[in-house]
Amino acid sequence: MTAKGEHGDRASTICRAIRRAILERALSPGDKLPEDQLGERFGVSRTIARHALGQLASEGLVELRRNRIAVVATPSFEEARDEFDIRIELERLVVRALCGRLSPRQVEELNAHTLEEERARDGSEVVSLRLATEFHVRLAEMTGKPTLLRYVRETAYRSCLSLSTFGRPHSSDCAIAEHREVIDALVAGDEKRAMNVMAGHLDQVARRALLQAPEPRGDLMDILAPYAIPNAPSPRRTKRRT
Amino acid sequence: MTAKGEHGDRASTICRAIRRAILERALSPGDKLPEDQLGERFGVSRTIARHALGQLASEGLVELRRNRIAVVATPSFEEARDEFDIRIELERLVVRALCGRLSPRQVEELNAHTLEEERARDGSEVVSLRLATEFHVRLAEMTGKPTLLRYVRETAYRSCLSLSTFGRPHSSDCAIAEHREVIDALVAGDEKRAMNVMAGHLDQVARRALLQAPEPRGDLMDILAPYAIPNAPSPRRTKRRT
DNA sequence: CACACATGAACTGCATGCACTTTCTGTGAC
DNA sequence: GTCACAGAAAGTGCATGCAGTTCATGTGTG
Repeated sequence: MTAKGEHGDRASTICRAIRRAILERALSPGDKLPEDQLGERFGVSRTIARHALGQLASEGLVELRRNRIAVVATPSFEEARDEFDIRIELERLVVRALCGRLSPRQVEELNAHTLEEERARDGSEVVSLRLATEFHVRLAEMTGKPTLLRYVRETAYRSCLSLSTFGRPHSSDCAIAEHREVIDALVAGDEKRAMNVMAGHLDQVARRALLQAPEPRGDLMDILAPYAIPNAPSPRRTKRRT
Repeated sequence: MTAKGEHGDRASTICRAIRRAILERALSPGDKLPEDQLGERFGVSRTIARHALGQLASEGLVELRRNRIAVVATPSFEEARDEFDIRIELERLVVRALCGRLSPRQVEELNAHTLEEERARDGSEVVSLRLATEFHVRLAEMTGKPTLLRYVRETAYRSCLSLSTFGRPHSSDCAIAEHREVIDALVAGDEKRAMNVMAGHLDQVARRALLQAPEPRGDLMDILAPYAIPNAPSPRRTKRRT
């Protein structure tokens, strides 16, 4: 069981922190992650920070280029779309594995989760997005299948990253209802329906976010035009550290 | 300025070597991979070897336990079965992406590959297995989708590992025919057929290898019985290093 | 003869240091 | 004022050393 193997591993602590920061959009694509500052912040040496960055890179959340500062990954539109295709198939496997096999305790936990999502609906959008993502990861955990969990987790987190770039505001209303529907189908043991509901849900999420290619982006100069006005606000917040 | 040739990360050189060794069964599940010996063998420090092992661990090919020597992963039977389920869906995505979109050059390359498989049919089984696996990886590469490639590669390699443990002798005859059939369907642009052929092929591979749970393994003593005969050959080759 | 135990070898976990590369900044030429 | 460029500052790539853990071998005891 991979889940509880609390290695006390300090590298994975850093990984978790960064993953969560990405999930909550505290970190955005392109943000720099210098290994020494990272190490300093977490009270470990660069060696550990470096290891963590390597791990995150292998998950596709961070980009490593030789001799350059690591940055949060910037998925392209095509990658985002492909990611969702993969994710849909993976999560169909998840519900197939879980269908009719959830313990009462697990059902209870999932219901509690949707309640929390409900509660967060009017709160910060960031929390909604995190909870929505965690719902999918929790499901994958329940399968007890390590590889499936790993892939679902990775694609889910990366989807989140893509949404940072391409997503319009996340409308959580229907998402919560869809989560409930998934639970219903799972409890009912209706495999076909569960798989369809899940696939439909993810397709909806993708559509809401990635309906079409990012603005054609005709000419760089046109994009910059509005910013040419003297007192306009700065186009992008300045890059932060760590 | 350093020689440009060595841009190729030295860690990934080690990774490739180990992956290939696994593919060719030079390394079997459970084999030890001490980082210092690894480093020595490849002319690098433990730091690099360690990094490589971390990478391989994240791919599921190596198991890392704290304070213990890294070992080649030992997938359980259930994991192997689950792995194939995932792999089937992933490779369905691969053929869907490629269907009717292969360039003549790519078709040429795939045909050449099956020819090579044909040629290797009577040779070492190890080579057949490697070629068969590489066929699937080549297909995934042709999609140009990085995540899909990564997951297909990982599951393919791990399948190979599972086969080391559970597989009966690999009968490559039908596998080659099935590969050809996949190419045919892709060229014909028949998406449904291509996906079905690929899924069927992988299902066959899984069935041939994992038809049922590993021998019930009734009693350890029974298993050892044949080896109790004085002059019998050693039950398992002794563990090597590196 | 079997078995518990102690002792040293082997190995990992991690920090640190040095060499090299990239990035930033300030200075001088035009 | 602008551009080019040199030098400093910041950062990465990697090896190595030390401390702590695990593993293996041999020794003594019942």
